[in-house]
Amino acid sequence: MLTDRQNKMLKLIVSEYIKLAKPVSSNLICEELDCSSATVRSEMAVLEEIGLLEKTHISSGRIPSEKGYRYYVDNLMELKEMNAEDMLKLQIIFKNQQLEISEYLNYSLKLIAEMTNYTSIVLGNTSHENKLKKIEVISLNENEFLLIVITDKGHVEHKKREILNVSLEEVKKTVSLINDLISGTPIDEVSSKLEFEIKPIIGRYVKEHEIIYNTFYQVFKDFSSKNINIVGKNNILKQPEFNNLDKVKDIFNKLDDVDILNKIETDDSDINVYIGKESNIDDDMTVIKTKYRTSTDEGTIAIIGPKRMDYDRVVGLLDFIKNNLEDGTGRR
Amino acid sequence: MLTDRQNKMLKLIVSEYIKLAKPVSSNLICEELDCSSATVRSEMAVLEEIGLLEKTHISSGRIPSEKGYRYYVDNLMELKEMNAEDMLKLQIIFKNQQLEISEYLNYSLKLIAEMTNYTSIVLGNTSHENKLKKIEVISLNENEFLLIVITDKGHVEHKKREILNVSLEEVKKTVSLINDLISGTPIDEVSSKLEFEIKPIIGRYVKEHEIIYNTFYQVFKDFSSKNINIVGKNNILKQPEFNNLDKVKDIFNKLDDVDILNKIETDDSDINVYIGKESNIDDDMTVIKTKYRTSTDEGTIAIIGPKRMDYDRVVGLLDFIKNNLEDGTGRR
DNA sequence: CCTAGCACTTCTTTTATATCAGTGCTAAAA
DNA sequence: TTTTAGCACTGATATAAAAGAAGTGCTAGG
Repeated sequence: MLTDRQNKMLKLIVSEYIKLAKPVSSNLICEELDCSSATVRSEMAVLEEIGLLEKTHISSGRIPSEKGYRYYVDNLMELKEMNAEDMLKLQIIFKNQQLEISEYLNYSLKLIAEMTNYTSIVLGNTSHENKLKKIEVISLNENEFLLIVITDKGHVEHKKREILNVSLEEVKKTVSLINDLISGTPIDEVSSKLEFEIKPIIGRYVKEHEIIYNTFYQVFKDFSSKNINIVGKNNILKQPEFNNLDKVKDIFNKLDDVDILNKIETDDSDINVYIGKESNIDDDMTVIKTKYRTSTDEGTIAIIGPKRMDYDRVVGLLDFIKNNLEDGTGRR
Repeated sequence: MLTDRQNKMLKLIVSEYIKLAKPVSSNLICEELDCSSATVRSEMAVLEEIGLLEKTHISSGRIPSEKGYRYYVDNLMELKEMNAEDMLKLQIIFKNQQLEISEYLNYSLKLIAEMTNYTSIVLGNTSHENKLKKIEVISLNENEFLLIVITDKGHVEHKKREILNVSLEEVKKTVSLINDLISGTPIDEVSSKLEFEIKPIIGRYVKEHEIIYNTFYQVFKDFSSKNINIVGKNNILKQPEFNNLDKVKDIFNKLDDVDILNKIETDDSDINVYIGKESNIDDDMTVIKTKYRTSTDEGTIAIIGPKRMDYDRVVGLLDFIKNNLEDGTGRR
């Protein structure tokens, strides 16, 4: 248990370090704490002993340790009112009543990336969580068809396919067979159901069944397994802790790695803060994320920035978006 | 007019520099040229005089100047047979008969980025080049509709919209009005035609015309004006000439700037090489690009890399893709 | 016209030196 | 017991000097 002064001090050090990105010296904060720098130093030594502060070298000022950030986030951070400017800008997006959820998400997270200079990520549904609701087909011209796949969670994807020597009638027949027989199947199992349940049947009913089967097989095989959208990657280059090319290289590669990003997905619908090592991306980065859930859709949104991140602000922003999405305030 | 030996020498210097990324010394190439390093040095001095070579400092080896690269590309480069491995990998993509053009493009340019460690770009159509062919509407549930916009060049886009208190019938009526009256209109003019030609009419025929009009207006207002796809941006970090954070920052920002990328678009259907300053991106970068044109689609594909780029190989790769797309070899 | 040889230049790396910011500790003051 | 002033000490940073490496230009002779 920390004393009042220790709490106040840790809070000061975290916020100063967030602001200036330089180790915080005893001199810098002794005024605020109303005591001499020597007193601050001995108190700092105590906090370092506990493991909440660190030094970059023996005679440097202090920076928060991972545990220190954790303590700050869990105990010291106060969720102040979102700043008016941030609020205003975001509201412009949510005031628009005509967008679909993915658009609200993408616009607002893009805006956040710009405002904060961090990086934001929207993770859509995984294909095994989406079930086939129905397929539609639209004829574009003699040989080209537009196949539209709609899932139960409202995810829609379209693919144009060329099918030679096959009439629209036959394609439509196949489509309605699929809709009747395998709607409700998780997307990533559709391919195999096509093979074992549909193929034998259309073999009897449809003339050019081989061609049609192949086309549909392909469409579902390629169904984008995950909808990942990253905005503001370049902002990483703005942070002083990443002025090192090797580090940047590593982080950029991780942000391109779908598998690593998928791990970001969270079960929890609270706003979660993963600091440093916990982030699984880089020891100097923090990931703040939350799950949103609407009647038709769910997914994860995340903000990635340096460990030295403006925690209060980001948590506030994510919270705002999550709430606006979920109760549709301003949308209806 | 250069002598044979000068040509041979310039070619050697360019290819050595491309390989090693270090200024080429007289010693390194005197064996190949079958003369002493002193002879090479005096010949180098001549080529420098002409402006084809440069030094990085007074006692350094030589590197090609921009003019030197230009001369190399225009006169010395020989389009050797594409290497077997590259060819094989690309053919796997084009052998697949089921894809649509954008998929062939994206897959093959992604592959090229991986193989070469450069960055590739696909520029789709601009909205003023696309004309509205037709709209389709699919009902998802009571209040949600899927609006599908199809252009004459085969570009397709879908948007989900929520429209309250309006029946599918009314939406369909509006859709068929739009299809009858303004198909053929360039996409970026549709919004205004909607306002002046459609709005007055549906005002009479359709009950909730205000809501429907707003929805369609929004859909076309947001119609993605340009389809830009960049792959392999991180490869820039691998090139030794870009081991400088400020430079990387600048380049990454430019690659995010839609306006600058749009300038990459070319009129010419040949393969064009833009070296250094000509690239408009960075003095140390080269852009190699070409336009492809099929019966239904056209656009520009480009590879971006260091000035010290493997010109022969990239030109070969782009040529292969362009040809495969255009005559549909392997696709039918 | 070509080439061996050598002085010369610049870059790179290493070593040394000075300055600065900020700590830890001690002993005295509160 | 807690706080504070004072000071020696440490590591980071910047600048300078010195040594070594790479490669050129030039000259004189083949």
